[in-house]
Amino acid sequence: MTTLHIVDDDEAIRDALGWLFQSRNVPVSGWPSAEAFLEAWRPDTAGCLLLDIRMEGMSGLELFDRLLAKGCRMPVIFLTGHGDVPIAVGALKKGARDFVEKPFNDNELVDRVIDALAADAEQREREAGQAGLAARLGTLTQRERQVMELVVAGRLNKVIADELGISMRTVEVHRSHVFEKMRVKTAVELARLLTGAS
Amino acid sequence: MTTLHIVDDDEAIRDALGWLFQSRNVPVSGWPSAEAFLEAWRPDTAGCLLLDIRMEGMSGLELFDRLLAKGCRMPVIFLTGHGDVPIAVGALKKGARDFVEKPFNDNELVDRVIDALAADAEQREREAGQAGLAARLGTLTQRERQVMELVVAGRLNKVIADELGISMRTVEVHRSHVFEKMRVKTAVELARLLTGAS
DNA sequence: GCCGACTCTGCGGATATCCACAATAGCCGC
DNA sequence: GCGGCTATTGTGGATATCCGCAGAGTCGGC
Repeated sequence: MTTLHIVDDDEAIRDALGWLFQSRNVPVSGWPSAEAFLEAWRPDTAGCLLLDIRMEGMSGLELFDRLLAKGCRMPVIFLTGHGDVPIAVGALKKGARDFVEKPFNDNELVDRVIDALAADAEQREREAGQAGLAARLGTLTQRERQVMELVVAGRLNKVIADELGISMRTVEVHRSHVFEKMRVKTAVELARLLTGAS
Repeated sequence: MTTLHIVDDDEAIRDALGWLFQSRNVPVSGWPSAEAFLEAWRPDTAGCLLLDIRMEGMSGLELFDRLLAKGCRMPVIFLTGHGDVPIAVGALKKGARDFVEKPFNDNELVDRVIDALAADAEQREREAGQAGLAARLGTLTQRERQVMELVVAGRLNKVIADELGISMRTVEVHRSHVFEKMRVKTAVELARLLTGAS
């Protein structure tokens, strides 16, 4: 299981949460400030975030914004003692996964964190697939990409040849290169790859 | 533009909101209770919902639940004077579009309602397309559907013939019937239709 | 200047797909 | 029982796709 990152400037709370989660076999890493986590964050940082709102220095909300700007898509659960409806609504509408007020129910929080960790793992798996796809797309030449787009659009080779002003034979060559590079055997498989089908 | 449905048991508020929205050219219909709206709701009821939480009889939250259970996908904006973080969080996580506390900013609320109405219109358009697709799928026979699935999976006719234990010729016949009924000319177009591509 | 890529093209043959014509058979409703 | 729908299969020919073999022109790097 991947890690739960706890960001809270109160060491006592970090420790208490650390205890709680470790006792449930959830790996934890603690951060004393938003700045510290923001600094350490990398695009491949996995897991989920448990974020206190009110902290010395950068607030949890601002950290969330900065992470979003950096392209972070990790699930974020806010934890706060002084909840406020507009803040909660704003956070959720920006994509936070949850917003929990202290005092919280231990079991409930653990469940939500576990769900979030699972969601993150699932999403990373999907993205890994997409990355492989993107890498293969990157090996295509311009012409191959053009031909591929027309193939996926359902055009026949002769039509593609017409539209690109080249011979059918050339289209066939590019087409077969595309199939080879994308590791598919038929146009339908290619279309499914690109339109993101199961 | 489609209608904003206001559900609030306080006639004064309904009137005030009605005034506000009508002055911005947003068509409004008012409902004095959750029960009244639930009764009148039909799957083709369009627009968006502005829902008071605390009301005599059924609460706004319960109305939301009942509507969800009935398959209602209209955008819902909650309006409440006595906000509460867990309630707001719960409503948003169930799919409410927004959760606004009184007193609210008129312009902001109008903007959010207009956005919601636009989102509803867009979604209905998408669903209309899906409905046409579903209707065409419904005209297919069992065999045709089986063949279609294998075609969309990228199998060649000979392989399909093998898997279904029938002759290639028969597969070709079913295949062309599928193309005709689904109004496409190639397997790729069919795949794009079913996997929901642009 | 040579080598490697990308692009382009032609020929010919093996496969696959598309289609019209033609026919058999079971099932269901009128 | 007849007509219509579904499913099945065949023949034969027009198109389309797949692929190996062969060659040629451009461009950029070593």
